Amino acid sequence: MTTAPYHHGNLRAALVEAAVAAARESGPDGLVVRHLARRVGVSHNAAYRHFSDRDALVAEVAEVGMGELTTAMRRRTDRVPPGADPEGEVLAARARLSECGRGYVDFALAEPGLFRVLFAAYPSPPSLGTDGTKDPDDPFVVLNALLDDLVRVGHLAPEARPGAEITCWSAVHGFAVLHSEGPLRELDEATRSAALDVVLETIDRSYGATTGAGRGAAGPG
Amino acid sequence: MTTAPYHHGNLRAALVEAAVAAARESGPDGLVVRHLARRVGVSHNAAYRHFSDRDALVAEVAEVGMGELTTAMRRRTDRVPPGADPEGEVLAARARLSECGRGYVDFALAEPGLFRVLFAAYPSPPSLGTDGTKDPDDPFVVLNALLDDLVRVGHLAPEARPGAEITCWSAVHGFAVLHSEGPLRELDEATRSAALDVVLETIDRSYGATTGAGRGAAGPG
DNA sequence: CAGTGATGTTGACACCGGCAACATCGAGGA
DNA sequence: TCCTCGATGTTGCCGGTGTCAACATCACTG
Repeated sequence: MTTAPYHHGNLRAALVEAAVAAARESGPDGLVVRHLARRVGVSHNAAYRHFSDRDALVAEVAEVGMGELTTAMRRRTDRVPPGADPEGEVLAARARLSECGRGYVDFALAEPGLFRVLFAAYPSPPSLGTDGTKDPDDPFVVLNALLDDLVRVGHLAPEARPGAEITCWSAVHGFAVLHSEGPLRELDEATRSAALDVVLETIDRSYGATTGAGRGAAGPG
Repeated sequence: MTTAPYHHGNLRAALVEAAVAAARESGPDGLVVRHLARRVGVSHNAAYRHFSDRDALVAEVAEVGMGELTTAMRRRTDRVPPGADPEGEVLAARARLSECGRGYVDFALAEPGLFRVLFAAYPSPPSLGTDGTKDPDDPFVVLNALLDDLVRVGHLAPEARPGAEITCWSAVHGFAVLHSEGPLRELDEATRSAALDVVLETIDRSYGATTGAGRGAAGPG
């Protein structure tokens, strides 16, 4: 029985791991520095040798969560096979956008704690346009690429492209927030799934109709 | 100069008022029982004669916020004049839905603190269908009424009605969250306003196309 | 082998939510 | 009129938390 060495040897990583686990279990409120320290077998305050602040630790967890969210989205979109003919490409691009949204919501429901931490420390997306260095771990980048594709295959009118990323993100994010820990948290699985279908179909249908039709009532009054 | 009396006389109301003010300034984190007590000129712990818990006080603030949110929405929708002919009624109903969303977002941006407190303690909406006792202070009730109207005037197909309330709420709530204190918080006013237009137009356009058209890619894969 | 910087520990402080015991005061019955 | 009693407010305290400061340990480097 070797007595525990004075130095941990890998404290920073161990703390992050414990923090991620705690975030999964209890969200931001579960990220208690002293608890994590004890969980890792180290005295309180040791964490401050590796993180200036509790916030710094939270940010680290958020980054891990961001990666997982992006992965969840990509896993979904990558499963859509490419279309054979032009019409198939359109269907594929539309399906990819929907799957992307489903991945987002699935993650939020499967990992509500991480999801909350994530958005407590989400940085301003660097590129709201299409340029700038694209962080491949940023969900926003993934979404933008899918929407560009939707224009390329001719489903979404180029005039309707600006702002589409915010529309999609808003719809899916709102759905996720309302259902994961918000006022709709008690809906049963079937109802929730059907509601998400409606959200995604609503967007898809709208983008299929971007030929200068619906205008008039939506402008500022 | 009369010395302050031992009993406050109206402590509960004063505390709620101070709490609402604090929530406006700093959100949920600003709701510190001891600060509120001092602010009202009373010692800490006096609050516990009127609220069992800090959470009880937060819930009270949330209720005030809920009322203000509903008011903000109604103020907007009420400004849309009724349509003269059937076609005008359609335009009016569509405009009312958009104005409702704008009111929601405006409130979230004007009162980010209250907005956050509100959704930290938002109860599960009692009636997800159309029946049940309708709390006139519940924004969800307002939204449902507008959507029913949209069906009545023939803009939204009855088959597309189920789930529409969740779609609209999701889109607008997500937009509000992302912009009020989320990753899009730094967007300038003009960009933000244009983006909201896009969101509302996207929904309006989709509802105008609910004639059995767009289907195929959005179903579960 | 001394020493030095990185890492971990101990102890303290301020702050917060909440409990318990005590103080004050107004209203209503003797 | 007086006196009790319940509602309201106060003081003091406890446990938990983030964070700072001073000290301890250890691995490496000259």
